[in-house]
Amino acid sequence: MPKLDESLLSDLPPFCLLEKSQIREILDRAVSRRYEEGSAIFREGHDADRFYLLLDGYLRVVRTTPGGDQIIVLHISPGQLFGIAPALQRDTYPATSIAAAESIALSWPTSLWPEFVANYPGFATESYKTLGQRLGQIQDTLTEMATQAVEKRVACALLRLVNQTGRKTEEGIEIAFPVTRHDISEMTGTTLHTVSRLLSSWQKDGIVQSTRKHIVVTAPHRLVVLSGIEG
DNA sequence: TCATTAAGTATGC
DNA sequence: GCATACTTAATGA
Repeated sequence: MPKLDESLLSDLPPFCLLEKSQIREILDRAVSRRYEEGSAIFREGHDADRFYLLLDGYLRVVRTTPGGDQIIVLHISPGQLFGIAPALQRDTYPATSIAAAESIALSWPTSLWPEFVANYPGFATESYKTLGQRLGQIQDTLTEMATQAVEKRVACALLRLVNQTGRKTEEGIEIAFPVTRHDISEMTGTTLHTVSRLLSSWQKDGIVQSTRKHIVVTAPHRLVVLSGIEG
């Protein structure tokens, strides 16, 4: 395996306060691995033997209901830690992580977590900050699911994807990884048919443009109106 | 308002 | 040509 470059970590929040030598230390103990689109990095309920940092690509974090269908809890973007069960005092992963596009991640044995927290300034606070942000986002979508109509939920979900992973193009902002209507239905607690109908009608209205697994939001401001958020 | 059923077209390996 | 993605209409809770 080629030696990893220090610049991979030096600008990321959990590591930005560290000395070069410390980053070297961290990288030398990391395992780097590539994941194909659709493959699982780890699965819900399995022993949390490693924690991870996403270098490139996108992940979806899913939980399976007793009935057997999946819920997409959130997405992970490059630069984010994930699988940090040790921070939650857990010895199993609370959810499954799937590569939404071809992805590359670093990982370390969970046994190193206490050492990272103790030795590397800023690592602990940044980790808990991202955990807090994720919890907040999950709570937002939860209350949204309970109170808002389907159209607003789908609009919000699209906006969230655009804000977290959007890339600007001539036509608008495109979601940076493959998303199906089925995926969106799993994010919003509806059916793929309803999502398909909504996207079709939004396309007719010039708000989005979509082809198979690919969505561009051409009029984000109108989607914001549809999402019904105040302000 | 929305899920379900069903029956179709389009797309890509 | 097959599986997967997507569309659309009809029906009914």
